[in-house]
Amino acid sequence: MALGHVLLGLLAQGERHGYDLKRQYDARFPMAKPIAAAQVYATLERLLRDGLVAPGGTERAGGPDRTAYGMTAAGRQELDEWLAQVEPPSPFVSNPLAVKVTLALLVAGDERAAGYLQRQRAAHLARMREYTRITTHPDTSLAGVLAADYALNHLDADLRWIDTALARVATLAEELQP
Amino acid sequence: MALGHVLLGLLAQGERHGYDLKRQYDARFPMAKPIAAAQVYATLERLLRDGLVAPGGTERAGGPDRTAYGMTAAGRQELDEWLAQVEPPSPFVSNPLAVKVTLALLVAGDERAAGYLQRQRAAHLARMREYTRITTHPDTSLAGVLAADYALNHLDADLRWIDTALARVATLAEELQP
DNA sequence: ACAGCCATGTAACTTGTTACATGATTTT
DNA sequence: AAAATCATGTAACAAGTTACATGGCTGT
Repeated sequence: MALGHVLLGLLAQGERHGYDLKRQYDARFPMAKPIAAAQVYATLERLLRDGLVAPGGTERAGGPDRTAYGMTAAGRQELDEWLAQVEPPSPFVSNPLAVKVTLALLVAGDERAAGYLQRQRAAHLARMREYTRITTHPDTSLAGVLAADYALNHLDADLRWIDTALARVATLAEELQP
Repeated sequence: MALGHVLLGLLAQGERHGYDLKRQYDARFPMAKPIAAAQVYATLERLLRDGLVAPGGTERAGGPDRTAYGMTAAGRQELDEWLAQVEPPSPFVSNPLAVKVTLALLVAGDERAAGYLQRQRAAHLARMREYTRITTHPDTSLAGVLAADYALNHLDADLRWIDTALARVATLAEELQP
């Protein structure tokens, strides 16, 4: 329940209604994947079902009724535990690039896998140029700079993997077809 | 349909039944997240529903009946398209570390966010030591080395982000509470 | 008055995940 | 004979996503 914890975190500041939470989300996490409004309501309902939030006052300030929600004691505890908890970096490696390269090798052969890697390399470089432009742009917020920086570092990590994989496509192909 | 494409890729070599596909998966993607057998059958059923695979011969070699599945023409086409397609690295930045730090700042304050970052840093370093051990271990397969290498590069990228974030926790806190 | 947006919600659907049922084969 | 494990499958559930319905307010 990833979004659930995020909403709890935003509710820590006080009662909020659905749309307010969505706007807060958009403002706080600048380059994150935007969420659909519907998902906020769906998640709120699950939090309500699990007793982590409770309906507060209904307001009516222009437009439809807005039910505000507040954290319950259980919600507060859940949030505190989640915040304190360090995510042990998973021992499993999720590498979609490697999956595609492996399958390309199995299905087609060296050139196709290498071609895929080269095209992916170009796409990564293009995206990196975009992020670099953002970090250097003067009116990007600190959170925005941190987000772009994070993305840049990870794209660079991908790039390094792509290069070593390219250098060993032939060897990998042998290992896969014994 | 991530697993769907993977199964299609494995089926490119010929008809296979469910358990066979699971074993192939485990063998081909050494450090990837293991999949439950049930998911293979569930995914096969969806592929069948969508006309991407078709039941082939039923075998009975010790144990229950095994229905083998083969790719259809539509399945072949879907696989080819997927393999050719370069994933444009998403313009959205998924950074769970930043989400937690932001919420910790909102809810608690500097020290708690900094504490979280430091503990996460330690967890990352511990995991990196494990992966380093794997890469240097003599009988790790090339695919295994590539997987560990990928993970190491990304953990390192996280680490760099953690360090710059630690250096700016105070500034971030100001930006969040205007 | 009419168009368009604001805000809330419902319903259907997709992928993934867990728990469990079933029966056969192999091992002890 | 009992226990383990192989292989297949069903059912229920979780989280996310899309499409859409509703009704009020705002701007022209």
